[in-house]
Amino acid sequence: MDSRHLGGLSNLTIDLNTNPMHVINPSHQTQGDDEMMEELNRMKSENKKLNDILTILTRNYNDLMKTRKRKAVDTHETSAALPDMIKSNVSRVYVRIDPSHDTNLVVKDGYQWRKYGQKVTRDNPSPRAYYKCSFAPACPAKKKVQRSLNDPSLLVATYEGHHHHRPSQATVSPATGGVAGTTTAASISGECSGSTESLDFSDPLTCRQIQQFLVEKMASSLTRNPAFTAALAAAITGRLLDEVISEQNQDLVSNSRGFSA
DNA sequence: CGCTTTTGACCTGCGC
DNA sequence: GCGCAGGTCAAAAGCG
Repeated sequence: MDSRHLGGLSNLTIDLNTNPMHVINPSHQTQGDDEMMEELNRMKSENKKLNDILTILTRNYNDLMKTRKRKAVDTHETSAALPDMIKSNVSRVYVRIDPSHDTNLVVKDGYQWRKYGQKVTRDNPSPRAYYKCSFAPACPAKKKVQRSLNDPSLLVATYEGHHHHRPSQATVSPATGGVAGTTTAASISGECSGSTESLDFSDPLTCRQIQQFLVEKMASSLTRNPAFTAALAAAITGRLLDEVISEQNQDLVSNSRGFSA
């Protein structure tokens, strides 16, 4: 369970890992069908509210980013990359490596890559390697690999574009005999999660996990931004006011019916 | 021989 | 328009 408090709104917690649609309280499992349906409907309603809030979050975040002077530069590994990740087919994965053994910037993800450039960037002394997919001639997929500035044992792989072919080889898990000295996709994980999973962007489940990761990163970076906290407060306040006004209107309607009856 | 890697040069986009 | 920084190109070298 990963719950986050957003900025100064200490009483607002969005549970980023739990989808109300998918979780049934075990204590309710023996209830009758009617109660189960009622519970399900309540969860659907909560899920819709969360989606509305996230929609407002994304819109406000994009508005804020538009006001920044310079284009997203990787001065911070999470906040600057997010707008690109939202608006295009860009995703980022973090790969834990052993810095004493892994000196090359190689991330084995099941695809065949050809290195076409390497560059030392201003904000990170470790070189950034540029790869193109060499398995299919016209495949637009690219990736950039660079060591994390904060944690040298972490490789940051940025994927751009989609493969229009299947992986060239099966993903090998370390537990099932991964090659020593290479980094397999099985060790790829979200920055803070301890889970391990293979990387297959065509898999809807993986896409959902990536979306969840993006939401976590967005929330994490946004909570450090006072301007966005204010915007979020305004959005939520507006949302709550809408609900209050809606309820009041319904009360008024029912009351007026009571008077007219 | 064909493929990959290396690396300096060049191109491009953005802020000033 | 200029300078800066990131991204890409392409020739040379390495490797199996």
